[in-house]
Formats: sequence, structure tokens, C-alpha cells
Amino acid sequence: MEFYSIIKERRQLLGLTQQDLADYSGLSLRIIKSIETGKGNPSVATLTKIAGVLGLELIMKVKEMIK
Amino acid sequence: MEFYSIIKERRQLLGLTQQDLADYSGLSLRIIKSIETGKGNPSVATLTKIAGVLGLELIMKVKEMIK
DNA sequence: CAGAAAAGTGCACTTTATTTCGCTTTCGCT
DNA sequence: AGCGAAAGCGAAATAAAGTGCACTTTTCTG
Repeated sequence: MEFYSIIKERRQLLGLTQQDLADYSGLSLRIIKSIETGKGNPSVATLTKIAGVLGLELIMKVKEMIK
Repeated sequence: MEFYSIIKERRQLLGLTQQDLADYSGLSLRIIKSIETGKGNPSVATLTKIAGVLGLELIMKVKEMIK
């Protein structure tokens, strides 16, 4: 699952509009839109702001190998 | 645990130098250094290149609440 | 169906990440 | 002690993220 779809789904689950997410995260509406449509390449700082609002966390872990 | 320390530890575990990681990921040595010292704010694409080399993955998940 | 709200797009602009150079410092090793 | 490899830092140029505005399209909803 891609970032943008996780963000979009989570936002909708919480009943927030893109404008709400922009306001609460302090990011521009424009960047929220581009990220959710998969056209953006957000920075870690940007993604972290979004994640904070949505109750998500960004983590890096050792990749599971398919057996 | 922060990104940069995970990257650094994983790189060292694999016996790679920063130069190796730069070469394999196609990123500049300079940016590898800044990320590992926590001074960078890389994009998802940049982090994904690094993760790919190190056998790591970047994921976004619902945050666990402390009970 | 009609109107409004939400989502998506294009452009010009500002800010910041990334690159590339070179130099200094630190560390492990014989 | 001294060598070389690796890490850290500075500056200038370039690539790319992020912003704000105006607009179109889609999706609610009444």
C-alpha cells in the first residue's frame, strides 16, 4: 500500500477534508492535494506533520523477506 | 529510534561505508552524511533509495496508543 | 436536478534539498 | 608516529519540494 492512499483513507476515516488536514498540519492545501493524488514526493518533515494529525507513524524497519 | 540512527546502524551492520551507500543508492555522499547525522530532511524518494540498498522499508501505520 | 462542498489541475513563485567541489578532523591499523 | 580510510563541514549551483491563486471537475446532499 502506498503512502498517499493510506493518508487519504485515514483522513476520510477520521471525517476530515483536505482543507482540515492542511489547517491542522500547517501545510498548504496544495501539497496535501498533490500528495494524496500520488504526484508528490514529500519530505520526511512533511509526512511527519501529516502523520501526526492522522494518528499515523512513519517507521523504517528491516524488510521481511518472502520465504 | 530515529531514521538516521537506524540507517547508520544498518549500514554498519552490512559492512558498508557511507561512500558505498552513496554509490549503490545513486545519491551524493554529502547527503548520506547529512541524513546520518540527523541534519537532513530527505524526501520519501531519497529515503526509499537508501532503504532499498540497506534492505529496509519505510512504512506508515496507525500509531499504537500507550495503554 | 441544482447548488454547494470537496477534490483535482496548471502556473509562477519561493524555499529547500541535493549535488559537486574541496578541505579538515577523526579513527583504526601496522 | 604515521598512513589511509572514513566522517564532518562550507559554499555555490542546480533540481525539486512547497506555496498561493485561479480554475475545472467530481462528489455529496437536499
